[in-house]
Amino acid sequence: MGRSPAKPSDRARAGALDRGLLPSLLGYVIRRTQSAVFEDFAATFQKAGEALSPGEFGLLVLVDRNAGLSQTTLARALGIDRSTLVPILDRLQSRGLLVRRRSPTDGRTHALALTPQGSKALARFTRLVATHEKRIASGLSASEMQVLIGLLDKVYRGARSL
Amino acid sequence: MGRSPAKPSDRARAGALDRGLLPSLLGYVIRRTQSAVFEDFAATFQKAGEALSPGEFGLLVLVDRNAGLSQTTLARALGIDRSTLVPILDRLQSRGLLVRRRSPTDGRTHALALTPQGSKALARFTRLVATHEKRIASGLSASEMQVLIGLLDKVYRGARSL
DNA sequence: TATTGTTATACTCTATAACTATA
DNA sequence: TATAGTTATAGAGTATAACAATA
Repeated sequence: MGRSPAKPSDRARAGALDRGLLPSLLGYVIRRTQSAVFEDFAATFQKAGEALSPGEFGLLVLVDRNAGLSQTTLARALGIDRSTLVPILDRLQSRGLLVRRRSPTDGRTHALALTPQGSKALARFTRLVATHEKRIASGLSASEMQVLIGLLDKVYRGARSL
Repeated sequence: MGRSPAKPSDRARAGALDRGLLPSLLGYVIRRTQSAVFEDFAATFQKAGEALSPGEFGLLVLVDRNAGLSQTTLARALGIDRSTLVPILDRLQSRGLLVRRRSPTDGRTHALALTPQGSKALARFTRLVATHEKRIASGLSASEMQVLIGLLDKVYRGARSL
């Protein structure tokens, strides 16, 4: 006799479960890839002795490129509620990376800005992100990378317009 | 005079913030797309009067295709800790979608299986997922869709092997 | 001893509702 | 009255550590 097909219990033991239709679903494949990319992001920063999430990096870039923006504006750009943003800013502020300044023209709003220390940290973070990006894209040619980003953007715009 | 370039404060008001390098980063584009896809998934189910997360759908497919598997095996396949799985199963079990049976051969493990009601629900869920998938892929040709999934899979495998 | 499922605990991300200061 | 930021609160998702039952 040749090798017999694995029984379900054997497959379960080996971790090679039947995933059915999942690998053909775009939503599933995106989610799984996103998760792996996230893990490499975290590993890259941890190895460098830095602690930052992808969301925090995006936030810092936004504040850097749009200095003086308000919390509500930033929350909208990030796609989160303004109350959700509060503890996130608290943390980054307590790390000395950004400041909330009272706006002189509108006493209700905070003008957000990076501190000098925050700017320097962001430069370091940006180099780490470049390393991370190079690694996750290492299996792709430059043109494949462009195609991938273009197709993802199409899906993004499509899903947004519903 | 022609139209003057928008000042930072105007851009902030209009929500058209400068995102700097972010749109060229694969990690950022994946995350943003994943978020939009997630929202359409939720909206699709809500409109149909069903409540299910993408993760719960994946779990149900795994249990359906690998009936009798244990919680630890399932947790590994989902990439989460076995303790994380407990409240998720509690919820699905309290909804009558699956059962934990004591294994006759190993008193420590639970043999997981869908209930008849769970099987019927999964068939409904699968149709909703098909609708959702068709919609998020509506801007893509069939071949673009295949290319996209293939490239994402390359990134997934690449990021995993680090 | 080792493994399985569970509990206790904690942290992050997310939201809604209500409060305050300001406009 | 409307808006900005904050707080209180709640739920989901994640983890680690420790425990009882079983192997």
